[in-house]
Amino acid sequence: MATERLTSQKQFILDYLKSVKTHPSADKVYSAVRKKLPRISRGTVYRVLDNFKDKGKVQAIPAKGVSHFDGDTSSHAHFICQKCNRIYDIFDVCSKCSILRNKRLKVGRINHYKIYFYGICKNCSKN
Amino acid sequence: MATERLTSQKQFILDYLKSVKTHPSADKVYSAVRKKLPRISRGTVYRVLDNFKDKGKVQAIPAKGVSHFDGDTSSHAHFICQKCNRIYDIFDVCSKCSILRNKRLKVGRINHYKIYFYGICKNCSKN
DNA sequence: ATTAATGCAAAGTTTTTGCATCCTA
DNA sequence: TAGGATGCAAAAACTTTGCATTAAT
Repeated sequence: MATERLTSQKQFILDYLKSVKTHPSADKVYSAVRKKLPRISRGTVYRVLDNFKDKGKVQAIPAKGVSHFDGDTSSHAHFICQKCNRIYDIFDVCSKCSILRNKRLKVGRINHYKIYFYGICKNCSKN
Repeated sequence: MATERLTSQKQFILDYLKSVKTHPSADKVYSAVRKKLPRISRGTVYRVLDNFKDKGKVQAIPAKGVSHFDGDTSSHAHFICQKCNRIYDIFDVCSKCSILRNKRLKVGRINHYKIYFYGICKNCSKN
C-alpha cells in the first residue's frame, strides 16, 4: 500500500505557501524554498505542489500559461491584474448568491468553485 | 499607421471559435482550421488568437499550462464535469451580486470575470 | 507598391518523467 | 529494509519570435 511519507521538502514548501500572500508560481516557490533547501529540484517542487493540490492543501490559479499557488484554501476569489499580472485576494464575494449557497445548477451539483476577476489594478491605473 | 488587414486565416479561426461550444486550446484550433487551410502555421494561430483576445473578440481560459479559447465573449460561467470533463455554459449567475453589478472592487475595476463550477453533471450522475 | 500578416523553423518557457539514489516509517 | 520521495537531467508540452516571403489594401 502506498503510504505517504512526510519529508522536509513538503514541509518547507507548505510552510512557505502558508506564510506568503503573493500567489507564487512553481518556479517562485522553487527559488524561495531553495534558500533553505539548496539541493531541492524543480521536479520535486512540481510534484509536491501537484500532490498538495490534489489533497486540497493548496489551490492552483491558472494564469497566462503559468500556474500560481495559494496556501489559503478558504473560499475566496482572485482579482488578476491584466497589466502587471499580480493576483489579489477577494474575500467578500457573492454572499447572497443562491447558486453558491445551494450549490445546485440545472446541469449538476457543485462540489467547489473558482471565481476570477480580471481588470487593471489601482496600482497600475495610476500610471 | 498600422492598419489591420483581414485575412482568411483570421476569418476561419474566428468562424471556428464562434461555431463551437467546446472551448478548444490553441492547438485544437490549429488542427481544426488546418482542415480548411492546410498551410496555416501554429505561429499564426497563436498570433491571431492573441490578437482576438486583445481586441475582445474571444476570451482566453487559462487552465493548467494551456490556454483555451471561447468565441462567446459575454460574461458567463462554466460548469466543468469532473467525470466526463465536459464544459457547460452557465449564463444566469449571480444576478443579485453587487460586485458583478457594479464591477467595482477595492483593488480595481472588473473588466470581466470567470466563474468555474466543479461537480458531476446530471448525465454522468445517472450512471 | 506598401507593408501587414503569414509560414517556417528555431528558440524560449513551463512542466513532466525515467531512473538511480536517498531516507521516512 | 521496503518502497515512497527525491535529485538530476533529459524530454515533452506549450508558446513566442526572427526573418524571408506572401498577399491585403
